[in-house]
Amino acid sequence: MSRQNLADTLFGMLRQALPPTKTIGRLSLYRRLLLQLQAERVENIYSHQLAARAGVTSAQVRRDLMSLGYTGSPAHGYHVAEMIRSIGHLLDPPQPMGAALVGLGNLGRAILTYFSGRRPNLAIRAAFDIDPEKVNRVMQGCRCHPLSELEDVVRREQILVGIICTPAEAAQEVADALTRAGVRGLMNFAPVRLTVPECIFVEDIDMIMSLEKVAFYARRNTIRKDLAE
Amino acid sequence: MSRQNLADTLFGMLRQALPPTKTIGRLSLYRRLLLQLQAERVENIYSHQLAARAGVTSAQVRRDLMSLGYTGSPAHGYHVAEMIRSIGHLLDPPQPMGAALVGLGNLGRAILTYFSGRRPNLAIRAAFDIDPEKVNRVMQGCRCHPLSELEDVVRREQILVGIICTPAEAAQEVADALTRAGVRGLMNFAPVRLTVPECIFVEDIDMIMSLEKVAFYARRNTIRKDLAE
DNA sequence: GCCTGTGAAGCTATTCACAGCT
DNA sequence: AGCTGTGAATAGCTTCACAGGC
Repeated sequence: MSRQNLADTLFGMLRQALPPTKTIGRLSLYRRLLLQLQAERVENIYSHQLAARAGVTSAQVRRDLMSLGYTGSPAHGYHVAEMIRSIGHLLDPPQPMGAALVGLGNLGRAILTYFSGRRPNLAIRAAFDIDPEKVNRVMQGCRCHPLSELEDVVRREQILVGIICTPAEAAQEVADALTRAGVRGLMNFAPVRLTVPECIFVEDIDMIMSLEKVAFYARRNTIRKDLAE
Repeated sequence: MSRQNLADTLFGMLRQALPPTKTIGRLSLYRRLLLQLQAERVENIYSHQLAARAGVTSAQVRRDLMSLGYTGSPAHGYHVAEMIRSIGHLLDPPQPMGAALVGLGNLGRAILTYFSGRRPNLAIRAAFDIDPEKVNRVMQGCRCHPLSELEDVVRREQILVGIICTPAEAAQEVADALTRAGVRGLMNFAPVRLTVPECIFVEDIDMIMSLEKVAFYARRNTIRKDLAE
């Protein structure tokens, strides 16, 4: 085996250790569905049942579960509680993890309300805005700091995730500051592509793009379907 | 050629006529970038320049452009204004198209502000909420109706796109009503999978899932990158 | 029978690489 | 030289289909 092939193989093995982003997304979805099922006192579930609720195929569900190491039984399918635990084991941060929200317009406030207290070990710990009106107010148990303190606070609180809800013009600058302060992942709601170092994970949520997509396909009233991207 | 092969081929041709959803999304992105460039008085651009701004490869840009029928020249690349026109030709509805927004919480209001007056021929024409406080108020030039009037108004205004910003519990019911009223595409912000007829295009924007993804990869501080899903 | 786990096949999407143009 | 347009190759993701188990 050549040196290059060896390198490729090793790299492949490393990558295989981390499931692809699509799988991670679906696991998060499965867990939500399982939690509902649990509330309905369902104890066991088959792949095709979960698949139907998630809007995917049963093979997809089984494939996704492979990356958890958790296995079900042909007789009873999967045990709901165990599967939830298993997904949590992969997805949830072992120790509490903080996120910072930048931009407290309508969208920022919506996000804050949406997430507050929902995820264990993952909380929005600090918010930032330039508007002096908003600074120092506390919303959903989260204090709003002036933008100028961003780097200090993020560093001090060891925050790893940044959520950018600013207007497009400010987004890149904010991303730079967050990156300097040590953030490793960004959720970007501003309709711009951010330029960040390779090692930072960026999830763009581009609502303008999504709306144009929906409008386009609504017009053509096509057969296509989309599954949570 | 067997009957089955023929059928497959014809179906393939039909599908080829409509670009895949990912391409549609990127075209929307390219256009935004081109509009910025136009504002900067740039007249021509090469695929690799546009690609850099969009965060994709130049081959990707060229491939995407194939579905427009618009072609550039090796000498000067693409003409910005013409390309914008060409993308608009594909994406923009020829006649004005209406959207309906359901749920005027923080998120709904953010969406309303975000989109108002941005896209030509695509406007949010009606909003709905159950809260009597909000009903009959006008925001961003858009009147808020009581939820009970949803089907009537959507039908009367011939609205084709629905934007669901309700809590999870209400989402399916709202989707059903919108579907009955003739909507062909849905943008769904509620963290549930909707069950709708095949012919309705659904774009799920699942922020909980996205946040969990970002948190996951931030923790592993991986090399992965994501491009606008 | 109907389930899971998974190799293999099939698809889709992206990138390579080069002919052709200026 | 450096670009576009595109067939061919590759990579990535999903589904098929079946062995093995209850």
